[in-house]
Amino acid sequence: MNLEQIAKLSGVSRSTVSRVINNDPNVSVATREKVMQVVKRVNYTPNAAARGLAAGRTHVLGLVIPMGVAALFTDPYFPILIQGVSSACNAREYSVMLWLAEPEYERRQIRQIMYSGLVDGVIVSSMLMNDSLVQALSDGDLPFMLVGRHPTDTHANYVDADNIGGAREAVTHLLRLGRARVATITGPQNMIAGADRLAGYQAALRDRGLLSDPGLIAEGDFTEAGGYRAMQQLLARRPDAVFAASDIMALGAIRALREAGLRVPEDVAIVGFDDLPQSTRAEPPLTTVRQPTYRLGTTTVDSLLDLIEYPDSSPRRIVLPTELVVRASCGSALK
Amino acid sequence: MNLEQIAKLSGVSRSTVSRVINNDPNVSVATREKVMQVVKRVNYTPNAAARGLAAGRTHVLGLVIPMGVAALFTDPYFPILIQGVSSACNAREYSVMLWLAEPEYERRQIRQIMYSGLVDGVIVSSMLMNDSLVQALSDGDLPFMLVGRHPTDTHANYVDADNIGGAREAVTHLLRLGRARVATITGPQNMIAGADRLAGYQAALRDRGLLSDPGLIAEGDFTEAGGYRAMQQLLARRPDAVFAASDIMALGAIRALREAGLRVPEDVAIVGFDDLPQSTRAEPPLTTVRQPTYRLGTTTVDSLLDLIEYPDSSPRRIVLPTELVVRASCGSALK
DNA sequence: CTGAAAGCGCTTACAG
DNA sequence: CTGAAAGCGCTTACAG
Repeated sequence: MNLEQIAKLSGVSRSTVSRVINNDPNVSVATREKVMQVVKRVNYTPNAAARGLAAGRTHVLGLVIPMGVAALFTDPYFPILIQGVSSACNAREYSVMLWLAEPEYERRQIRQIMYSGLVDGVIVSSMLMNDSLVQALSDGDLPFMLVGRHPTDTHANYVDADNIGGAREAVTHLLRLGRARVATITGPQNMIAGADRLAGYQAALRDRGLLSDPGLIAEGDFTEAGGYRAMQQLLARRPDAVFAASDIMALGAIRALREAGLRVPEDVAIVGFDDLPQSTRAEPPLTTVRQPTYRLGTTTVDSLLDLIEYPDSSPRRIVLPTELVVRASCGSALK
Repeated sequence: MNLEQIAKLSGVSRSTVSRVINNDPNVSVATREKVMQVVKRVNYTPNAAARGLAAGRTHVLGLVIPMGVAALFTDPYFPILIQGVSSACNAREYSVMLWLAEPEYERRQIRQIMYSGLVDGVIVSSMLMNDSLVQALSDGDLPFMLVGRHPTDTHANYVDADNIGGAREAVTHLLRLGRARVATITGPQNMIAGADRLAGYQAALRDRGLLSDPGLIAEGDFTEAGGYRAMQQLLARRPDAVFAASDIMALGAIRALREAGLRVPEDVAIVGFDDLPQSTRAEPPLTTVRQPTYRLGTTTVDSLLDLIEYPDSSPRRIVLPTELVVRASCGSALK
């Protein structure tokens, strides 16, 4: 079933049917209704390829996510982000094309994303400091949005959670509770979120006029095992509190503390980041920083569609606030 | 940059460039090389919309996943399934269009998936017994594959994990260890996997000539809280073992047992299903049934592409084996 | 092995 | 407000 046939059935031209389909105001009410009736009756849907070819717009958005990140399994971040993106696209009548970036197909994927005309714009959730896709997008002219700010590319548009502010608030909370030796287990420092959460930790110390002690900083890798190992390292420095840059690392840290015979939060207070579902049920329940992952997705879609419509408007840098969720692991109840 | 320009630059016709691009054998080696050189040099990629329109194939596969399932966050099943699908598509030079099915947009999504010509075929990971998309696909003629078998639609092609066999093996294991009162916490019975895992439980009892006691069956909902509540119900019946239809429910069950002062596995042995990352670190580490989620994804893609190429070949019903992973929670070590 | 030409199903100035 | 026509960038018989 195509335009031609709808036209015949409604007794008008193809042009007119097209206008009706596309909500062009230049159609009489009578004609519009006549056509719409036929469209409904035969359950007509315009061919996407023909439409894309003729109009130069596909009404499809690309979403690129790094493959092989361990967090893809263990962490609901990506699933929820995808939900936000998908839901916002649904609401705006867009479809989403998903690319899980695999290094071995990188060149082909970049070509496809940028030059095949499959999508009107693309959302990249890269997290890595240097990413050849982001590089290519910066040099090209396909509208794109980053989820997570970019450290070097200054004219890239992005939506990000306030990782610095969230970490800062978490550490400040520990300091206010009277903890004096607050350590941190960081994420990988080649990930922007990892670097930002460390920056927030340092900012909180600075706020109170404290020096940050390199011995109290251990690098993790956003895994449970990494948090466990980092905590073991830190043990010798006798911290009385730890800010872990992710909940999963916080859980690893708690395991290490328990094995060392230390109590949480009495001996060592813990704050994580992410608010995983399991963090509520942890022993003790984890104090953590919640980020608005779903809204990250919807906001990015809205911004991208806006960018597609008004390409030369001002740069979009949106930072969404995080929220400190206080539970037992930080020892708030004790003070 | 389009075909026309490549043709001009290589001194051949559009037809010939098209043949080169599509690996048509009817091109002389010399011509092919000449054209390929230009293609590489200018980094040409054919326009997907034009291609789709002319050829009637888009080289895009659709993937439909139910939105709003709680498991979408807590369980790595979907992320890993998506990875498998995406990876297989990459390998075959297909792209994937992702639809998270939202009830409120259902009709539009179905129309789009089926009649817009966006995709050459579609993979549906429905899990629900009655699904209007599956219904529509059965009535239509877009090639499709189900992940998870369909109970009623007998001519639907699917790839599934052996839920019945896996559950049966788990329960048989408990019985062999000498457990006499083996209870089960089921998944929702309107989900196929939920129903199948219960069927496997019952089959294992039958294998040994045992009657299944309705009092030893409690329905959960694939959440931790559901497992916890179901276990509390079961407590009164004094089971000495529990097969939980998912790990997350098994973890909830363990929590309930602990609160009741019972030891796992000494008093009550537990086996789960899924092999979540956290199950290794559970206390005690969880015996569970592992399903080949990633391979479910790749296998489905391969079957679908095969189905697209040979539409009238025999029905495809593929069941992939599961694997019992024995850890401490079933008490194997005790016997 | 190669090219000229029709056609895929739309959109969009243009003319009226 | 409506229609005839060109054109989007490919593929694919068809002819040679």
